[in-house]
Amino acid sequence: MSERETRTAGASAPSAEALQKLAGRHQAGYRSVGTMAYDILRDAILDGTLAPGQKLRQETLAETIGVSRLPVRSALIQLEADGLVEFHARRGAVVKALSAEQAREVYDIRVLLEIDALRHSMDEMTPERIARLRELGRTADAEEEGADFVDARTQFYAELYGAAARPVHWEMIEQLRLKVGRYVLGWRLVGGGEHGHSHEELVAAVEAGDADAAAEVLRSHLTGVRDAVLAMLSAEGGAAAR
Amino acid sequence: MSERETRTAGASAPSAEALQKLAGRHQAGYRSVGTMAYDILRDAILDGTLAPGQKLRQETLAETIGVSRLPVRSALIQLEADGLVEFHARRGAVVKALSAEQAREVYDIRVLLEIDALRHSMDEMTPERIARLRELGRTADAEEEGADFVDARTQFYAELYGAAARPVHWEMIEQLRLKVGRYVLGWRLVGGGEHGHSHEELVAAVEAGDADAAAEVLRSHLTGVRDAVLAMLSAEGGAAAR
DNA sequence: TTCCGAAATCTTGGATCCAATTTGCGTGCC
DNA sequence: GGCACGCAAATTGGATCCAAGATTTCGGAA
Repeated sequence: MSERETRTAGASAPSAEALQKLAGRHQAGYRSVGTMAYDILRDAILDGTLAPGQKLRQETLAETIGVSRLPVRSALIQLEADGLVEFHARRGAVVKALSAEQAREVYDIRVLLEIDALRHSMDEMTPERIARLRELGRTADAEEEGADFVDARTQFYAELYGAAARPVHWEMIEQLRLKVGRYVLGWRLVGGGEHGHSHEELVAAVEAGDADAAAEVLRSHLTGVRDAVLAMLSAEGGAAAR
Repeated sequence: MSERETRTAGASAPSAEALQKLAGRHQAGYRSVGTMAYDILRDAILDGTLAPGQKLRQETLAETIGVSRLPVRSALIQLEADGLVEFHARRGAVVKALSAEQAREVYDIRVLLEIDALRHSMDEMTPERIARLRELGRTADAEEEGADFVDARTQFYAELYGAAARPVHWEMIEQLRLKVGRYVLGWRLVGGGEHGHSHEELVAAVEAGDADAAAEVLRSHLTGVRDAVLAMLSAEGGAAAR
């Protein structure tokens, strides 16, 4: 039952098992099946289960995660808006790849936006928020696996940038982080994590009220990650950048 | 046929005629009905046909623009991703309003992003692009009505910022412009257009190669529009900002 | 043997149909 | 007379069904 399927299922079969495992983690009580499908597919793209260039057949995805094609279509539309998948007219959807140039753009803009967000946020900093930041940074460093790793760090930066006070600004930052999330994950698996201490370093600068120092820590962290991502994308060659 | 309908159709009837007119302009050959519905509804929100706070009943919209409910749902999902509408679980969708604080955020970020885009673009400026900019600026100034007015200006800025060379950067800028597009339109209708000359002023600075001057023109233009939008939002009070 | 064309199959996109949930109204009780 | 509970109607969300288009394969001809 598995020797002939290789040809039939083409590029979509290899991820079936892993995708089902992801679907299992999301089986909890969702209000709508569409949002569940969105979360499953988004996580699948972020952790590499659905690789860039992968062709996304609606029916295959639908029966893999156990729903109809309709919520899958809803999810794909949302993912297209996020820039994670790409629709080719009547020819279906594929997981969008980020070129090296686009990744560089993302990090250039992130430096701009995140430093600005940090400065705004530091104007409204409180001891309570500092304490909360330390706590979130610790749990973020503790998390190791795919999607949870991203979630924990997201919470840290949401607090750091004052997401609640500047929702639009934070929304933009999140979109950019989403675009490069999978490459950071891939890089982390390959290159190891010597960046773990930047959380504490950042919090220390914020606590000291030194905006320039905090901005510099942030900038060097982002450019460091950027260079690592770019190196990985160059190493993989045109395959992922197609 | 119009005296009793006011109560029956509630908040959605007043826009029916105008919406149908918009639908007529988009009746051209679309590949998918979903994208057509998206364009129609997006334009309707941008030009105020669908006002902020407006409740969007899927069936009403569907029969007004002459399609089924399914492509309307697709369009609404996309519009939610754009931040133009808001889904309330099982209770339907409404046109999202922008608070004054959020509008301020949008313009703050736009200053950051657009000045940076302009500087990058000026590094790759050519006489051909200058000429094209002049042409686009002229046609943009000529356009007066709703959606076309936005389109023409979008083309101008796409060329100014080198959208082709920096697609991610441009995508971010477009998202932000989309969020405030309707308020600019509203402000323009109210306040008149003393901002028309900024196109030529901008092109002149770009042609001279003076990045700082061009950035300053852009910044003052954006902050000027921002203040006008904020004034309008404050004047309307909590109605639009709810 | 290779290239072009046509037909068949597969896949996306749309419409109608059905179920589930929410909201509004009416009635009954306190 | 007011509030609460329950029922009914309407609207959203999901599934199955149908049509349109694209791709691939097979066959024929050069």
